[in-house]
Amino acid sequence: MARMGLNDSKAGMTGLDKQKINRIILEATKGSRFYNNEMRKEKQATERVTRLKAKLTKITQAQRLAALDELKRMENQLETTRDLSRFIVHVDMDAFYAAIEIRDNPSLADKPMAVGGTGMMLTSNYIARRYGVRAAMPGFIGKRLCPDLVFVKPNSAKYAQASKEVRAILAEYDPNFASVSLDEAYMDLTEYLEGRKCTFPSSHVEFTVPQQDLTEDMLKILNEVAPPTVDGVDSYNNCSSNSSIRKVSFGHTIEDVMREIRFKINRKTKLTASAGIGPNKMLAKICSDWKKPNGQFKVEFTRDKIIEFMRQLPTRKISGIGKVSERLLNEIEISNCKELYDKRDLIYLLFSNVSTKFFLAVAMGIGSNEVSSKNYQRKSISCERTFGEISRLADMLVKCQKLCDNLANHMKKENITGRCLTVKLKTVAFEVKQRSVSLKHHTNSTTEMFNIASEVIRSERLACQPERLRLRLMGIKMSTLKRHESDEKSIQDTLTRYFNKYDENCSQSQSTINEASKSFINIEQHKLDEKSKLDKVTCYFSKYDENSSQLQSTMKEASKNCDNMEKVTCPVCDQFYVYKSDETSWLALLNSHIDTCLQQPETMKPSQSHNDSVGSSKGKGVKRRKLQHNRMQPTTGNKTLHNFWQAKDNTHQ
DNA sequence: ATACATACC
DNA sequence: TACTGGTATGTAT
Repeated sequence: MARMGLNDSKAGMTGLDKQKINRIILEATKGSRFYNNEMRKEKQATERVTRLKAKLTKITQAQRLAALDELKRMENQLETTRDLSRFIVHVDMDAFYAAIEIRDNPSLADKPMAVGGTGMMLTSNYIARRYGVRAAMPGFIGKRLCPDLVFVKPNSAKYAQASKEVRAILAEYDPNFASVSLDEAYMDLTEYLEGRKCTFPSSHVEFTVPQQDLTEDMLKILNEVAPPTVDGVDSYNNCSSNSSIRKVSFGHTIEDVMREIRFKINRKTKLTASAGIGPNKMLAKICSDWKKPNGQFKVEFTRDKIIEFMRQLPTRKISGIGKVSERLLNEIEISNCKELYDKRDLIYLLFSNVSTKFFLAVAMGIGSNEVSSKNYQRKSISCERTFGEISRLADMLVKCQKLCDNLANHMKKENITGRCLTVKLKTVAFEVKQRSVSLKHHTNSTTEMFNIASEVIRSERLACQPERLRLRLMGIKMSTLKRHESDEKSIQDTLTRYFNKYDENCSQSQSTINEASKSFINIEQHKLDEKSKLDKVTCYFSKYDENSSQLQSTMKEASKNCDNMEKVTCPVCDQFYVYKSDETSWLALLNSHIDTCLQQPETMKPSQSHNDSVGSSKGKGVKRRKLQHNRMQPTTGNKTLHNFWQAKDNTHQ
């Protein structure tokens, strides 16, 4: 229940009718598949709480004392990492997408509006927020909360442009600033401030502001705390039309500099930013939320003041403590950071070491002040899509193909390959399944990824038989990444060229679907019993092995442009289709054939007991079989058809 | 190592 | 007409 409610943890949520909002949200969503899934997850979280409480009752006084003893060591260690010497800033654009749309269409300014659609809203303006309309809320609920809500379609190119303008300003102050997203960044202003103080006042800069630019937003920045140095011709309230220039300048304190940055952002983009200033990223982030929108806040840079600041802070305000952690903490009567510290012995006894250290550091106001992303290397890359329900294999393979295509393109652009492939499937009941496969080699080839991903999909479809696998989302992720320098030539280059050439064919293959079933030739009838048919993992498209000697030979073949025959196996009826290797419509043919095949009466499909679909402890018919790696041997006499699992299994045995 | 959950924007 | 997409990391087995 709690998870359906309004998320009011962020700023600007005071004084609205939370009860009414929650009632409307509940009414809008109750009984839906999404809602039911939320209830399932809620139950899961409750189980976790139950386990936690059970653990809690077993804790003895002696254990708590021992814990405090160990915690003292941890605390001392953490204290040595406290660093108050750096000026870390978190800059956060206010209602970024919404603000951009309002800027470009001022008629929206006085209306509740959201960027997004009935499916999902990306952000909303502050008027809409008064109704409880929030980012990451589906639009149709927003519409119920606020019938006058106006939707604006997202225009990401515009947001990227605005973001670029903001980043250019940030870079003037810290060339190593780190973006979190389009609308958020961390900066380390320590060096900049030193320079500015040394050269002040010679570095003193005067800005001229045209009178028409002195908007409320701008005035708020200029009037914050103490008015800035102003050599204006007239006062803010008293502008005449011919004295149209105002001169402003900023001092050399961190707060002055931040006002200057926000001033520049507003002058350049007409958007407002909020900022938080602290000795580390955690504190800076909390502070940027403090005076939102169009405001800034600095926590005092002393240990005592920081601890005092943290004590009153609700745990949910900390980046990293979300809905579930908040709830778990609430169960042991921790809702703010004072309690978090006071009950640290319980934390120690109930949570993992990693979590304990995190919570303790939070309570002490200690965090990382490392901003530069110079050494950043991504750990995974993925692509996922939601769509209308599909359950036919053919439809799934088409989605899979597109995802792999897309992902491969991204990977090639970044010049990376990956060794672990994960397929993500979300059923129409919003259940998420993830299946990952470690490859023997790194790859970024569409076809190679597609081969593996499609096997996983096939296997998952079989695993839930006799029920149909009904999907609303599919995703492909690659991890265990390797970066390739541009000078790393030879094999990799040849490889990539070959893959690229090959991928083109695959993309083309999606274009036409012809009457494929007829073309399907029953070369030989498989005499497999039902069980082995079930367990079989068919690799129906595999031009090359993952073992390089075969790859080399395949590449030679490809360069000769020979017209080898290739073989596709239908996963439903086990018939083969034989085609020429230069034929591009194999996938379309297969898809179409499978369609036909699946529409046949059940006679061909393996049967499976229905019993374990109910009462399994995990429930939801998850009754998945493990992928059976080595069952399907390559058909003798056809060296191009083989099992991709083999390479992997050999390494494990 | 894999699956699943949580969190962030 | 209707609950995202991308990435990182923690928890559990």
